[in-house]
Amino acid sequence: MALKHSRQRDAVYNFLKDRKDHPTADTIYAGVRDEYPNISLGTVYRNLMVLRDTGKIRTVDVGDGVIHFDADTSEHNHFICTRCGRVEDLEMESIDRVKEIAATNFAGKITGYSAYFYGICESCLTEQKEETDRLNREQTTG
Amino acid sequence: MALKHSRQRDAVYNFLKDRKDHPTADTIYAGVRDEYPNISLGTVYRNLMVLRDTGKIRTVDVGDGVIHFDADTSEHNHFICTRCGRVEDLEMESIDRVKEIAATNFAGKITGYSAYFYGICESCLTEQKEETDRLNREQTTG
DNA sequence: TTTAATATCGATAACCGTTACTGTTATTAT
DNA sequence: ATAATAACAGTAACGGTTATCGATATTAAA
Repeated sequence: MALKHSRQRDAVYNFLKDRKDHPTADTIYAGVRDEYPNISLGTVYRNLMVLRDTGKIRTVDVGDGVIHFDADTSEHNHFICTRCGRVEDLEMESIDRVKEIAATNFAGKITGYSAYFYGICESCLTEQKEETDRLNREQTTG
Repeated sequence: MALKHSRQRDAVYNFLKDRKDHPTADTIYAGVRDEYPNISLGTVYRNLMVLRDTGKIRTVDVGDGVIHFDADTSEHNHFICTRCGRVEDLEMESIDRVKEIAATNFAGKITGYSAYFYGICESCLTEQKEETDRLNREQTTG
């Protein structure tokens, strides 16, 4: 089953490769339809899996029940905002140190890991602050 | 919607509370049916979610497409064997250190994290070794 | 440059874990 | 005891993902 070239697969990859958010299959499907209006959702899924299996992209499971996709296959972690659901890259120094720490006192062999950090993203923090300020103003003036 | 006591909910929790593997709803359903043959899968799911929402148990998403459940709500990480799918607890010293490292250079607010370590578990390592030894024997004697 | 082989396509049905609905039963408070 | 209602068993619906199928496009060979 040697791979053949396909324009649709290129389109899926090209859509993903410049993105820093981590879209789901649905978003990718909608995006690629701009260029290929007749592409089917199944084709998008199939090619995403092929791209993953060939190491071109990676899947990111953030625990919200849907698969996210990421063209950045380098070793990095993710941050998930519990307020807006946004998934951001999280650059982290001494990423190898974590593996070392985990390997201590473990009898098996650790080949990789993925960490998901949860919290409130910068823009949601700003929104929250603005909301608080507004309520404070209303309370003092009203 | 004040909670009422239910024997089925107790049974679900009791099944889970002494386990160190991290069973899925299916396994829990099968297990509880020993005691309550007429319990329905929906009841199991409903009570698992109630138990989670009340902080009695936690859900563990290891990326295999199904939800795992864990009665150990303390802060700890998990190891997933990529060979047999087993999910084990992974005790890890300086677990807070990881959060500190991640918080560096991040503008948002990190409230928690979960890390999943992948590799080959101890028993699979043993099996692999036995398999290798067997093949070596066959090669030298055949 | 035809021809043959087959990977990929679009369309859609099937799959499967999970959730929601419904009439009935069990638990709790009065 | 009785009333109020949370939880139940059973089952249908839901939604993301995967598999199937005949048609089409890509690649290699003639």
